[in-house]
Amino acid sequence: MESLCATCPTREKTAFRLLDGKQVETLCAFKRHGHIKKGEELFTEGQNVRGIYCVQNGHFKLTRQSQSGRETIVRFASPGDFIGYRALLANEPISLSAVAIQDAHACFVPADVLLNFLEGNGPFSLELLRATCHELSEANQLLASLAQKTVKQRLAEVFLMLRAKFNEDAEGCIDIDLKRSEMADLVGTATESLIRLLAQFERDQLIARQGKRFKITHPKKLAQLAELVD
Amino acid sequence: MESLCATCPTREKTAFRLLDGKQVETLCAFKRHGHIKKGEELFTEGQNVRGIYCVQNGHFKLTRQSQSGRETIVRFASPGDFIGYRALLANEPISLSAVAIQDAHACFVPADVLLNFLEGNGPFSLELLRATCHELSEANQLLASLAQKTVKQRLAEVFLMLRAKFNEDAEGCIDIDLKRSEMADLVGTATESLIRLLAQFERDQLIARQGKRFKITHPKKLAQLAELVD
DNA sequence: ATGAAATGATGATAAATGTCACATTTCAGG
DNA sequence: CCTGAAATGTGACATTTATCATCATTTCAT
Repeated sequence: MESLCATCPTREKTAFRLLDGKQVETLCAFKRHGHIKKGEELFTEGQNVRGIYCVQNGHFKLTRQSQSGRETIVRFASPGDFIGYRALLANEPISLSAVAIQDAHACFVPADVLLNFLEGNGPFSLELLRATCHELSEANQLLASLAQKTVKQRLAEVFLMLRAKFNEDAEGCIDIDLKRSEMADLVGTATESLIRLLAQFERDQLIARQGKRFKITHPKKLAQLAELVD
Repeated sequence: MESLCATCPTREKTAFRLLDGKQVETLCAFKRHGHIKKGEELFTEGQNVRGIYCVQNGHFKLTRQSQSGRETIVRFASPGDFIGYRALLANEPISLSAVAIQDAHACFVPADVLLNFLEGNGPFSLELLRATCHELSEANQLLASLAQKTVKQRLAEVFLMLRAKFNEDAEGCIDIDLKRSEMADLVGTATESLIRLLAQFERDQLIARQGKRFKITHPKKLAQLAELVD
C-alpha cells in the first residue's frame, strides 16, 4: 500500500501532471497520504491553511455555515480535485468546511511545496489558473440559479448535476448516498420542503427511488423544468 | 489624450505591473483604449472571447439573465479589474454580460497577447491566480448568502458592500446611482419587494435618502441585521 | 435482539416573497 | 414648457417556502 507520486494515476488527472521529474520527487517526499472516514472533516471554517489536499478517491462536500447553524453545500470535490488552495492563494482563512461523504483518500501537500511549484513552473500555474476559472464559472452559474429559480427548479437542476458528477451504479441509480438534509443543503431549502418535492417528483415520474437511491427516469423533463421559467 | 501603458497608473494596480519592460511595450502596442458610455455592453452572454478588458475608470455590472428575462448582478468590475479572462481561460463562451453603469474607459487586450504573458511570466500568472482565487472566495460567500439569508438580510449586506466598493461622495452618500431594478437584481429579488424594503429601512433609520442616493446612517445595525457580526 | 437516536415523512400554519394592477413622479427630447 | 415614456411607489392578493408539531421508520451501538 505504498503511494508513489511518480506512478499515481490520480496525479495524471491534475495539474500535478505538469511537474517535472524533480518536482514529482519533491511532491512525493513531502506529501502525506491519508485515509478519511465518512463524516470526517478535512478543514474547518476559520482555520488557517497550511497546505492543500488532493483527493485520491471518495467525494467531499464543501459547505458553509450560517450563524443559525444552517449549512449550504457550495460544491463537491471529487478524485483529482484540490481542496484548500483557494484560501491559501487568496491568503484568507478557510471559509468552507470539507467533509467526506464516503470513506476517502486524499494527499496533503504542504503550502510551501505548492507555492514553490507555482513560482517555478509556469505551465503548472497556468493549469491551476484554468481550473480555478472553471470553478468560478460554475460558482457564477449556481449563483444565478439560486437567485433566479424556484426550489423546484433547483432540485431538478441538482438531480442532473448529481448524475453528471457521480455517474450511475449497476441499477442505473445515481451512485451517491445523500441524506435528505444534505440534499436540502445542496438545493438551499429546508429539509421538509425538499422531502415534499421528492415525493412530487416521484409522482410526476421524473425520478424513481430504489432504496436510498434515485434513478432519473425522465432527464428531458427534468431539464425542461430546470430551464424554463414557466 | 494618449494612453501609454508604461506610465499608466491603473496598470500599477493590476497584475500587469508584474510585466517586464518588453512585455509592457507589447501590451502598449496591442491594447486598444476605448470609451464606453453608460448602459453600453462590453460583452454579451454567449459570445466567444477574443480578449479581455482592463477597466480604467467607471464601473461595470456583470449580469446573468434567465429565460424569463430576469437579471442577476453577479458582481461589479471596478478600475483595475479584468473582465472576460475567466471565460477565456476556462475556454468557455462568455456567460456574463458586462454593462457600464457609468461612462467608463477600458482597455481591450487581445487574447493571444494575454496568453503569451501567462505562459512566459510566472509571477504574472500567479498574481492572476491569486486574484481569481479571491474572486472565487467572494462568489462562494455570495452563494451562501443567497442560500441562507432573507431578502432583508441580503439588502443590508448589499448596502455595506456598496459602501465598501464605491466609497462615499461629498455628502456621505454611497457614490453610485443604481436603479431600483438594478438593486433588486443585485439582491436577487423583485423590484417591488426591494422598494418596500427600502422604505422600511428608511423608517427604521438604517439608511437615509438624498435624492437618488443613499446614506448609511447606522452601519452597526445593518451589519447586525445582515448577521455579518458573528 | 433491543432501545435510543437519527432520519424520513406528513399536516397545519405562518411568514416571506412574487405578481398584477395601477397611481405618481421624474425626466429627456421636441 | 409639454408630453410621453421610463422609473418609482403602493395596495391587494396569490404563491412559495419555512416552521413547528408529530409520528413512522431506519440505523446502530450495546
